[in-house]
Amino acid sequence: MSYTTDSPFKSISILYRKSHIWLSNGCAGAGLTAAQAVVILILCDFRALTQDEITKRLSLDKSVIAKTVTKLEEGGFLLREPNPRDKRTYQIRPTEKGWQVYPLIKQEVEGCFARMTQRMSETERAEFRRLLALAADTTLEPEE
Amino acid sequence: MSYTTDSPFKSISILYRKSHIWLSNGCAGAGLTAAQAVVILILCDFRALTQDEITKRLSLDKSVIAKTVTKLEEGGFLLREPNPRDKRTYQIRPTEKGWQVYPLIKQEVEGCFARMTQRMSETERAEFRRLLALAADTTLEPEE
DNA sequence: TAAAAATGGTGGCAACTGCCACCATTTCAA
DNA sequence: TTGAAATGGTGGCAGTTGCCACCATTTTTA
Repeated sequence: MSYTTDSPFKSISILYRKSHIWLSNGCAGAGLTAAQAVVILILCDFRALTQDEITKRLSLDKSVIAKTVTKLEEGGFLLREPNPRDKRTYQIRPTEKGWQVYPLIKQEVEGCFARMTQRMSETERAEFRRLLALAADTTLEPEE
Repeated sequence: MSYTTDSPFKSISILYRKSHIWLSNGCAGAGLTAAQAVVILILCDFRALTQDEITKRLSLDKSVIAKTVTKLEEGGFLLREPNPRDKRTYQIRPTEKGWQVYPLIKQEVEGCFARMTQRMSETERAEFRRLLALAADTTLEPEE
């Protein structure tokens, strides 16, 4: 008997948890957890960001980013440079070691989507991507 | 500046986290966390299940379900009846208190989907639901 | 300009989850 | 039928996340 998913809430939970398991396994060899990998990814995409900018781009709580950034600095994947213009903030940049794992992470993240959509047509896959983005953006709207 | 979602991986993370925050807030008044609410939901849907059946229906690790069921039993939301046919298992049923929160949980879970799809047309919403289910089912396929 | 508010960041706590080792029981196979 | 494998469940540990209280700094405002 197959336990087919019946509710969107459950589907989203399953997709989230499975893709994080895949990313964890894919990045374990590089010494990175899934959450750390995502931060490296966004950091390499933008070259340099403050913690607050990372927080907004990933829409995670700022304390979560603080902890992840600390771990990544300890692991030598990024550097915090104090910002002379605003002493409250750091400029955060990937190190050489960070750049080295960037291609792997990009590939793993794209692989997750490919894997969960392998039974979709090209058209369905594009539509799924569009609707996911629309839903996520709607979620981020300020409350009224 | 709006930080629009660009990758499906990120979209799924955001949708998962936001919907769990919504469900947590919606169920806090009933003395339930989001994970507990989902177990009550599936239990009331099927009237009686073993832990293993809950595990399969939610595709969560069995130890996660064990912990949640323990908490729910302590909270008086469900009962474990030892199963005479197989002494390894319990039959788990909602109590009266469990049944009382069922309608609220159902409403909250449906509200999550309505909320994230509020900018979609009816057609898009149906298609999104279908594609989510397809992706989640694909994810659950045995590896080959 | 001084007080108040906003911003960026940190640390603690709790909830959720996955993985693993383990136990008891049941099922399967030699 | 007995030993091995599978099944259902538990407990510990670690990773991810959100919320809150708090601090330092910057910006706003009265």
